[in-house]
Amino acid sequence: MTYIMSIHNPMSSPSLHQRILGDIEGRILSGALAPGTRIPTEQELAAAYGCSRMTVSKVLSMLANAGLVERRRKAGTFVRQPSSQAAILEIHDIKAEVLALGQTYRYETTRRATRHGDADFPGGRGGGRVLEVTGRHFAGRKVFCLEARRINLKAVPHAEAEAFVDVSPGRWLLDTVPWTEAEHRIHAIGATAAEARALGVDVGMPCLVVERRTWRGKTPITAVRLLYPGDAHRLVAHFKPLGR
Amino acid sequence: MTYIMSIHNPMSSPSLHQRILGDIEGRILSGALAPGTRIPTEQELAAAYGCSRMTVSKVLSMLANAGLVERRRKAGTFVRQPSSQAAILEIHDIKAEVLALGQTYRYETTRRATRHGDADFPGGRGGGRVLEVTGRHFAGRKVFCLEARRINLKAVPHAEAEAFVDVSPGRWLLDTVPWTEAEHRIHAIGATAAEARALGVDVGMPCLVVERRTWRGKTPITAVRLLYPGDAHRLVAHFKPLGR
DNA sequence: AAGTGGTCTAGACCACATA
DNA sequence: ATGTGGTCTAGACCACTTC
Repeated sequence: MTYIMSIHNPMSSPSLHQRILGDIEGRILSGALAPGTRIPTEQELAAAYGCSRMTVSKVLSMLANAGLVERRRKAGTFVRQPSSQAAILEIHDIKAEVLALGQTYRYETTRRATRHGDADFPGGRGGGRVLEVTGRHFAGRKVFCLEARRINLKAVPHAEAEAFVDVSPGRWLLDTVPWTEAEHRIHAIGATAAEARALGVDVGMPCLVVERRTWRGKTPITAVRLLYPGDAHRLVAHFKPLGR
Repeated sequence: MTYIMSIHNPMSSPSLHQRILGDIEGRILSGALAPGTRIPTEQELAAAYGCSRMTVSKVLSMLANAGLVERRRKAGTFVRQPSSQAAILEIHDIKAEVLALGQTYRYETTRRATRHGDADFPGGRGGGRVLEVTGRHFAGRKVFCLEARRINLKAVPHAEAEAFVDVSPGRWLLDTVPWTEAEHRIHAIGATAAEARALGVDVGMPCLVVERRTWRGKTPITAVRLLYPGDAHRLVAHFKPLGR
């Protein structure tokens, strides 16, 4: 594995450790650094990037704090399994969640269309074209959750070439597009007739609605609405606010 | 305002910046440093704590990252308003939430008892005594949410002296006891007969259940179950995973 | 025993926002 | 113009853990 030394250009506004952070983060999120892979030591990275050890140490600490890597003395720094990438990501990968329950996982797309963005999301008014995908996630024979997603084609143009027949757009985006910001809105509703039919439950069944929007910088990437039958699902989030 | 210089004792296991972090964090959470207060400059803090500027800089960065303080060049570092203390705290202070909706807030305790801890929480098996408090949060004349809380009296002994008549135990704990870790479990249920009666809604109404446990280090502090009528409430959480 | 991360220092220069 | 945070360095010592 080679590490391209980044040329120190004082004119480039992002700070040195931010550029290094973005570099390594990109390698992890893109899969170039697979889970379990050992990352070079701080000394090696400092030499590769031509900076001091403290700078790469800061970067690796941030990555560890975000849950992307795990650090062990004497052993080294390792890319973590995506299942526990971060507190937020715990509720991101539905496939991993279903498999963790010991059930078989399947995804199917039920609708796929492109249209022009509305005043809402992504992109605000006058936003470009938007890909809309709805689908169902199965755990065994039961529907685990319904997904309705909009993807900003301006930010992710190559999404248009994806059919999403058996890979969910959520998984595909996670693997493809790094994001820097996310917002969750969570509430409870009773299933409408159509939702109940799609989920295979009774009308009025209490359901959990998770609406998530993600950005890369200030660019909206995607918005998704996930509908879970309430009795079959619990969201779990673990927080260590100050990164201790 | 005086800043006690902490004596550098190499035997104390927590690192220097962790002790400084805990110190300043405690002053903020306890209210000794009120929102809006300006914190001394990095140079002054370094001199006060007898350490290098980098060390206090790291601490202040962590506090800023957690949303407890705001830093502005040339102006200084200021304690932030608690309303936006952190992504997690957004869903912590129910009173602020209700007031933000422009409604009047009221809390009433409906039950208060002490008993011995069970095998669950806090403290695991053989845990000490536990204070149980249930109550209702009102927004105007409507019930905003039901609260059922257990407090580990071993960790927070002075909770026993609190009557919690018009201050909610959640608010009281936030003001009194710093926590370092929290876990949320969120799901949807239909209101039972008793819950529907207490909330003033129909039986079976979809409701959001938020169960939160908090720790200080490895010591369990409190566990709470909040029940919101689903149509009246949305949890919102905003994330910037890498603290950029 | 040795290698790794964890921490800390005493400086330095810079960007930026305010006074 | 000046004071503040933001960043970076080139070292150093230590703790931990696995080799």
